[in-house]
Amino acid sequence: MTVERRSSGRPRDPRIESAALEAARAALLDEGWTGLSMAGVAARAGTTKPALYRRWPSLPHLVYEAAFPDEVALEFHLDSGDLRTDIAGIARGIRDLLTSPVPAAALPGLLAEFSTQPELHASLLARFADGFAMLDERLNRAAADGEARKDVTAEDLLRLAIGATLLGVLLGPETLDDAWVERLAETLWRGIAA
Amino acid sequence: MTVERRSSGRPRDPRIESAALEAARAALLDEGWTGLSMAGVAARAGTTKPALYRRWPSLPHLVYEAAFPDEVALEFHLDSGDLRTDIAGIARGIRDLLTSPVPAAALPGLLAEFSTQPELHASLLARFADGFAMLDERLNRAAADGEARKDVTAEDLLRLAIGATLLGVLLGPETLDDAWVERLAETLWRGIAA
DNA sequence: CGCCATACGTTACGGTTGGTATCGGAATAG
DNA sequence: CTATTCCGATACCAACCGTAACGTATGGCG
Repeated sequence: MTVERRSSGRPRDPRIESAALEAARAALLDEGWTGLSMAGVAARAGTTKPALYRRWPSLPHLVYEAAFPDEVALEFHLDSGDLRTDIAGIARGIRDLLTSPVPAAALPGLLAEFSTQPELHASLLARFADGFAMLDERLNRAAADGEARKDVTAEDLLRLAIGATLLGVLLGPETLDDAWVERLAETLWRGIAA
Repeated sequence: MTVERRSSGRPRDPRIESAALEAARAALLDEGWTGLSMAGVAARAGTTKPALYRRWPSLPHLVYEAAFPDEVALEFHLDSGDLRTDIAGIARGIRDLLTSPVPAAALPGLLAEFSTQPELHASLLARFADGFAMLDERLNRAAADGEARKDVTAEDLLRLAIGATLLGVLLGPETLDDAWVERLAETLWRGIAA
């Protein structure tokens, strides 16, 4: 997401980047998406708009990187040996990721940007790529063991889990408690079982 | 959504309301959510901003009513006698509603507004209320007949179907073809079966 | 018929934002 | 020492939102 780095010249102050991301997270938490502005984030970070525009092409890009930094990946634990348990783990991981305060605050606005900024959209999808591949492999194993239908794809299953969770985040995250996760996992597991 | 109507004084020109809604739909289609503006819609409708602000409190309210007019309700056909068929009908109805061009263009932006405009959010939910009640009754019947688990709620099932469809709309409506609807229905049906 | 309330179009305003430009000065590579 | 790029500061433009005037039109009600 960061703009390409030139070789010569005065190097960028690395503290500005982290300060801006942290400022964006803080602003997101106590002003919400609508209260965000480039000038506001810059002031919070102790710098100025031009410095931010040198690093991110627009406010949504900055917010995206602040809310979904590279380190935040969706880590599945698909080694319990029990398909039902693994699916519950997936559902819980998605719920935990999407309902944590900063992503939950950023998501509604970011989703609106995705329709006009394909790069952001692609970037977030890539964040799920690892989990996607792991789940795909897990489903193949389950199909081979006769635990799951052969025509169930990781894409379809993930879309169900992510979509249901996303809708919950948009309409009221308080309903996404552990009992909901368990009900979701139960339905998904039964839904894909052979 | 329309502002309360006074009794005396010059009556509102009813043509402005319909012209504005139609203009909003047209603007939505060929400029997208980000290209919308109150002045643009007013110009397209052959009127002016103050006339629009007399009718809707903000642009999102106008767009919401344009994209999801009162007449557009989610009609389920839950009388096929076969639970599997009924669920497929639900999935198809949701897909058809959310992927039609105007709602698909309006949804990303509207979703972002929902987080700060609870009334819009509540209004859209009410649009699903009828279908929700019908499905609830249908699930009770299925549970009584031993076709469905007793602990499956209409809310959970609808959230899965709507969420998966919504995610598809946000990420690329072209994947939501009839085959996808069938796969979704199959998984949901198996997921809730007793 | 006349009054009053409200609508209408037109125009303009204040405030906010996004994003760019310009400037002198500072830091680094070669 | 020079070229290059960054820095903060400030200014700037265009667009937009929402509101406020105006003078005028149009209806209900007494």
